[in-house]
Amino acid sequence: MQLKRDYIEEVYDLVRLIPHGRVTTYGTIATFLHLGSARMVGWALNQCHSDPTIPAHRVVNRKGELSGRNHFETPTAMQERLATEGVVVEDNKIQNFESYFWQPLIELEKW
DNA sequence: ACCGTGACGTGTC
DNA sequence: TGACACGCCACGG
Repeated sequence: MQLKRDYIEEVYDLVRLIPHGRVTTYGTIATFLHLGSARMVGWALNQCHSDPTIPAHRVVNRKGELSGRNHFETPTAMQERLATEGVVVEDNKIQNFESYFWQPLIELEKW
């Protein structure tokens, strides 16, 4: 169990592990890190202020919607980055979301 | 200490 | 399906 004050860095480190062209959700990250609330993931990412080492555009809500797009440099930056990686976004929602979805070995975590 | 505010998610109707 | 309430929890005022 990690110390709570370090959870922001844990979120950042995990987000950095998301492969190019893949995406995951706030809830998935919260569950994996035992944060207890997906809101904390969103809050943590809000603190990174477009840190170029954190691929925050690969984190979306459970429905595959770009709920964080307004927190990027421009409202379209998130979609543009995803498009660059081959992820198709339409009307602020990832198309064929399941095929891009990635999760950090959550089955092993149940051991 | 209390309260409002979220880049959220689940349950219910 | 979609809207809504509610639980969640850190933070700022």
